[in-house]
Amino acid sequence: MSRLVLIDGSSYLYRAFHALPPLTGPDGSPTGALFGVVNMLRATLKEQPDYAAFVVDASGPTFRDEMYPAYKANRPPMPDDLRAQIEPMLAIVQALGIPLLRVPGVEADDVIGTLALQARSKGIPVLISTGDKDFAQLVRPGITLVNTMTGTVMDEAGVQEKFGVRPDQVVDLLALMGDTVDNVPGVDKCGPKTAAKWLAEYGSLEGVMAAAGDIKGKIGENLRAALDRLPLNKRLVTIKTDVELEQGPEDLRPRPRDVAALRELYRRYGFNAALRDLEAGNGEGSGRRTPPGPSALAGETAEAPAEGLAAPGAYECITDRKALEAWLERLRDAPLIAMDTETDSLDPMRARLVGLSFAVEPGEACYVPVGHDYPGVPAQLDREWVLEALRPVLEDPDRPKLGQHGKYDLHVLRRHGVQVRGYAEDSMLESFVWNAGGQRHDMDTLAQKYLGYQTVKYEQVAGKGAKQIPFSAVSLEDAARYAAEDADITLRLHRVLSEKLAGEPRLMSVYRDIEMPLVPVLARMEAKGVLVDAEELRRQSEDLGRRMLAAQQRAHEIAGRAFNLDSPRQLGALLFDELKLPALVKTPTGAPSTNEEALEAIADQHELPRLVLEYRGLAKLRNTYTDKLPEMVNPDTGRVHTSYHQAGAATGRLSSNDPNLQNIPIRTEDGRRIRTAFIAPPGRKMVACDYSQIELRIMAHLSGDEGLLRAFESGQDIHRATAAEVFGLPLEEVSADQRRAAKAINFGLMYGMGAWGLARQLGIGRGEAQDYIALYFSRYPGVRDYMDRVRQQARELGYVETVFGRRLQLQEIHSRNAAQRAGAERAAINAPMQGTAADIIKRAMVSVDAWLQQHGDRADMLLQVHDELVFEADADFVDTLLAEVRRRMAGAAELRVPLVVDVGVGANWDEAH
DNA sequence: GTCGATACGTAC
DNA sequence: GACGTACGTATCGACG
Repeated sequence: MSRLVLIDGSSYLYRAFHALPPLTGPDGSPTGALFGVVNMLRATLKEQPDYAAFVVDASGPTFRDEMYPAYKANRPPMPDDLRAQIEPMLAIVQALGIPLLRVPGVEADDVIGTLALQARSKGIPVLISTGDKDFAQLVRPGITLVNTMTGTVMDEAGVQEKFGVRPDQVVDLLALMGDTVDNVPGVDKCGPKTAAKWLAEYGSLEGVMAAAGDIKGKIGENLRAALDRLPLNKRLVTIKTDVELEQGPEDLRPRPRDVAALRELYRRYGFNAALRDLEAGNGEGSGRRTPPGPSALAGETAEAPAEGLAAPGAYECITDRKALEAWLERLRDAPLIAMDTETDSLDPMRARLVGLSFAVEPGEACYVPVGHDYPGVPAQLDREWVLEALRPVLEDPDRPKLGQHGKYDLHVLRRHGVQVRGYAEDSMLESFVWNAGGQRHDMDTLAQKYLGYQTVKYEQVAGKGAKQIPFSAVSLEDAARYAAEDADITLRLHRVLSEKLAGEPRLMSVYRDIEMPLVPVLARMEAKGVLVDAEELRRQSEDLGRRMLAAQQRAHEIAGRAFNLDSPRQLGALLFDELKLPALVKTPTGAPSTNEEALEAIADQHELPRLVLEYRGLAKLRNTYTDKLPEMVNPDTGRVHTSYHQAGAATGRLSSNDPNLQNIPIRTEDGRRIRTAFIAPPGRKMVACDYSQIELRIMAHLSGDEGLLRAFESGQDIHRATAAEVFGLPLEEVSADQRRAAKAINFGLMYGMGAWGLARQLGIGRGEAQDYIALYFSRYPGVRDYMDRVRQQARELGYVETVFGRRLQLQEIHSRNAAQRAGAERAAINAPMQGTAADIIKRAMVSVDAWLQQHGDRADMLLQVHDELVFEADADFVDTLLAEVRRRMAGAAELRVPLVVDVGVGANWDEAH
């Protein structure tokens, strides 16, 4: 049957450019993108389509620019290295005999759309080869999409599955979502999920617009704000299918290739594999080994296009000793080993090793299964034997290793008896340091962003939800495809990201001198865990439970009926509808809030609000802490092992989860009691060391404000000193209220708070709050100048940075939305202080750990809570520890103010404060 | 049963 | 809308 293949040349050129390492030809000219495209074309031709066209954008404006002058205004200019590859690409396309189309005034998309519909009307099946999701709107019987980079084929069912809408709804979906790359703003906060939901409900864009008044919440407001531009969006994203063309589908027969011209071109650009095939007289792409990935075209198993793009590479599944030894040889010779482990659990403290993968060159990776277990599983190498064989490499500090979130793999291997040394690079942390604004740093996201590559998802091999199977039950074939890709992609990501970091010495230093050395330190803290008195917590749970029940019964009594105290909605209905109490606070969606502030405000008018507050406080402690922590005790170690997320907070802070040990209560009596359950074992003590007012000290340092610096140098209570300065009083005459106000200002400023917030915080009028702030700035003019400088820098550079050079990108600093922009400005104010504090304590941790490592088992670092480090130490070692930790924490940075460290010792965490 | 959004509250 | 950074629990409605 005849068939038309339409190739979206621009899309592949861009993707290949970003996906492949910056290769160069024999003469040094850039060839990376060219290489990818050529391999893709050779694979396509091997399928011998009857009709084909390579479509690229012509230069000059199109009808879309006339419709919307800002169209694609965000696009950075084409990199020179890419521009240089266009002419060679077109020459190769010509030599291969593929018809080339460039039509001025429209985009390549429109040419493809028109040809696709023409062919379909003549009964010619059409395959559109592209990496651009917008083409999903053209899918219908007879028109299919294929992405040779990811090997995915998309028909109508595929569109429905991927986008959740029918192909004819895709333009509506795209109009709602907008397209940041093309500078077409959609509905704010409306992604594919929300857009698909609306379209499912209202059928079309017009239906959604008509129903805009009924859509609740902030997203509804965003929709209403965007109504005006949606029709234009739709016209912009709609691919034209009625362009006047000189050629019809039947004019697009491939010509015979020009062997002499190809030989010359391949030779010039150093495409040796292609040249070999050409000289061997093979059809394009033949003679290569079968890749493990899905096929590029038509669903049958295609051959790998040389070292190319369509398939991820040559992946080997190792099940015999000889093969492993051959790979060991490669690992020993490699300058850097990309590695990854596969296990049966996400919990690194429980996970059992199922397999390991390695890569040393992009596109070449192996998977060593050691724990697959399903009926009919082929023979695998013995786990112990494999680990013994790998041990010399993995434990050698002089053989650098690379991973993606390698802390996890370090844990797994340690628990299987291998102490990894020389863990030198981590692509997750490279990405985090390179761009800590907003996005996630998981491999799938990074592969998409930096390589333009869609990885095989875990769900694709192991399923999800109830149907998920452990990785040990995944077939060796699927596992090898997935796992080897992980190592391969990690290596490719590292090549891209390390290059970027190399051009920014300060960022490189954050990565090299702070983040990477911290990895094994965190791993040790997590592995050690903290001892928790589960019995004590159970007793507290019982006590809390009794008091909750009493509060609940009393609340139901007063209400005159039973209701769910845990349901804000039911509570709101009772308080504000039935009892007619005033609703003084609104939630972000506009509903009356029942939060603490709202209830406090009406607590003098009715008994119920106070009881609800009582109940809430008790329920929080029990549900979140006293009930849960005992469940988190690891049966093997008898301790609780949190995980620290090193790329979690955009400012550079760590975060803690499973369980979160960075938000254990301290402010209330009942809450603090939970800390008594964090204990030291017999013969040991808990030791807590925290930085005193570190962020305010950093504000003094960064602003250089004389008054603030003096206040810290005096060594006085900083809030009292601030109050004395602001109110023009001697220290001893500062009243409690004045100190409270000064404290609120000190903290509020660091968070970018305005008069409105301060007034609310202090329960005073807005005018009075504004006066306080003005007074503060008049006494500390350096602080105001600093804040102005930071906002300025954020606007000019799009990022702010810490003392050590860590950057936070602030995408929304130029948002058209005033609230978003204001939010970004507040983040800009806060990030240098919060981030510098994070840098400092991270440096301190590395330093303290290095010292602890020299002292065997006398003490262990257990926890980090942003400005505090918690240790467990032999009782007779406590004094030594205190002196050294103080010294190293205080010495972790040289600022214009001293860093002061407060310490405490006790039998439990509460006493250590 | 699972998932995502919303509300709330804990820490620094 | 109004104070920065996190994580966890409960409810509730949608979905299969």
